[in-house]
Amino acid sequence: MPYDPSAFPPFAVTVDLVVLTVRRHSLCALAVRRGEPPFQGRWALPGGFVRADEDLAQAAARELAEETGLRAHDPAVPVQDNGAHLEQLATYGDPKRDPRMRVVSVAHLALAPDLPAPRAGGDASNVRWAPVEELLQRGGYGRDGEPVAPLAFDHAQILSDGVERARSKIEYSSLATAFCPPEFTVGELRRVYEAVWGVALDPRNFHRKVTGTPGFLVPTGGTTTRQGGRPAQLFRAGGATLLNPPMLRPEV
Amino acid sequence: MPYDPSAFPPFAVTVDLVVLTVRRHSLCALAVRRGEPPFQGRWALPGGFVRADEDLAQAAARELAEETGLRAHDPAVPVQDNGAHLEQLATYGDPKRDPRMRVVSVAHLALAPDLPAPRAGGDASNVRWAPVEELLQRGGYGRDGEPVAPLAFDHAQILSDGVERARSKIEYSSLATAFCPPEFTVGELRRVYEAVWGVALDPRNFHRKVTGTPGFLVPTGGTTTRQGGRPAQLFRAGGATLLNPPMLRPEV
DNA sequence: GATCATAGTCGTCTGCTTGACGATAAACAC
DNA sequence: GTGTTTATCGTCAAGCAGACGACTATGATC
Repeated sequence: MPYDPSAFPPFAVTVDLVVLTVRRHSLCALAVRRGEPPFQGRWALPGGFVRADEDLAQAAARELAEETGLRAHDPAVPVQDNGAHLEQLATYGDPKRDPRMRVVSVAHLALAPDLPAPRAGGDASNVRWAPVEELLQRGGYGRDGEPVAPLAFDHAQILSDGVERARSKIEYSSLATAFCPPEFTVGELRRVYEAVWGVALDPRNFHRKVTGTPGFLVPTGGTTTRQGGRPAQLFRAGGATLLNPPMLRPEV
Repeated sequence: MPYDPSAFPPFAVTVDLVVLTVRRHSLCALAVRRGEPPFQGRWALPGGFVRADEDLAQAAARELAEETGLRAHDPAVPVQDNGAHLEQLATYGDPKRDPRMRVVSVAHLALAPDLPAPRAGGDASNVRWAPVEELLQRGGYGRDGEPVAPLAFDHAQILSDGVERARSKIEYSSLATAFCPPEFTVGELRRVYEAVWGVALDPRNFHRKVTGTPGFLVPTGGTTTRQGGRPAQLFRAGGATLLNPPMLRPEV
């Protein structure tokens, strides 16, 4: 049965990615510089068109691999290898969000451990990790006094939503381990929470909480001193994906 | 600057609605019977194409009004009149989810107080409130022994995701009041939680929790005996939208 | 009108979790 | 060795939740 394409308005569908990582104690997002209009020269979130035969999650995983070389996780598999966590975030479809045409963007959120450096489509100066608060202070000035143009399109909103999702989700899930290498210490995991939430946590209470939650962390037997100080036990993420009771985010 | 439409594959974009309410102590969803292929005669979620000049939230609100007569809430306004809560749920874009063509559906979740009866496009026999567990037991048998066909398309998945969202969101937000009339008693609110979660809650502990959370409920001064028994105080939803600490869902 | 059933509301007690913080341990730098 | 850093264990008080007793105010029933 043929279907009349004129019966519905045609849309372009894209995926945009909020790729977050923790670098040098601050929450950073992947940004790419746009090479063509609209918003030429402005920073934007990575993304691209969904292909005709492709699922949304596949399209997001493909874009993620193209931009970072990261494999996306099968959501059914616990987070423990170098693949990134990838989940759908929300969909943005304001008729005017792209001046060229009607574009609906299905934003995805990816969490990755600290990566050497983005190896974009080749040109390294057009891809970077930037602290999210820098990307979100639209039209302000960077730490070097250089004016910072707001992100292209509605990407500041998308980034903001992605950051908020990450902040709330590490409260009640083991998702913070997606920011860590396969083996990590309790202190490293605590610094992830501190960077994502932008607060300081008590090391002793944090240690009690994460080691006391069954299935959250499993010791690997090894230790490391890569953070300095007394050697710390190494852990892997355990099978538990839900944290009950949740980790409490301190009041501001 | 003109854009070459052949550079990207065209998609149809729809909104589908998971409209939930609580009727006779059970969680029910709005279902419509499909009048044309594909899946002709099968039950489905209400929905339709997004128009060319319409935002996604506008499209969802329009569909909701067409199916139920409910006005959607401005999300900035606290839930207290007869408007329904409406929020984006997730987007479904499997290439084969609609056999006719490539359709991406942006599902929305609506929560409404118990309504008289759906006044669909006119034909009442093709719209109904059905208990969600009945809609979700795909290919099983209804309570009357009549075989129940699974929902059309991937709507069982969408409904399941919507129900799960509602179940988790009433834990930490005041969203359960969206299922209640403007004025309601503590017992009525408790029965909402019990229906949505499918558990029994202790009336005394529930009463202590909701009346002890500042800003959650505000007494109107009136009382009612519409549930029988001793007269109960009437409340309206207070300004607080977040419940901290959350309402704890009992272990199974 | 007494009794019963129903639902609402207030308290009490116990155990668990948290936040604050003292104390000790094991590495490295000098 | 001394100081610094980070990790880890312990203690204590406050807060909150689950279990549950007790009392109240209606309508229904005899």
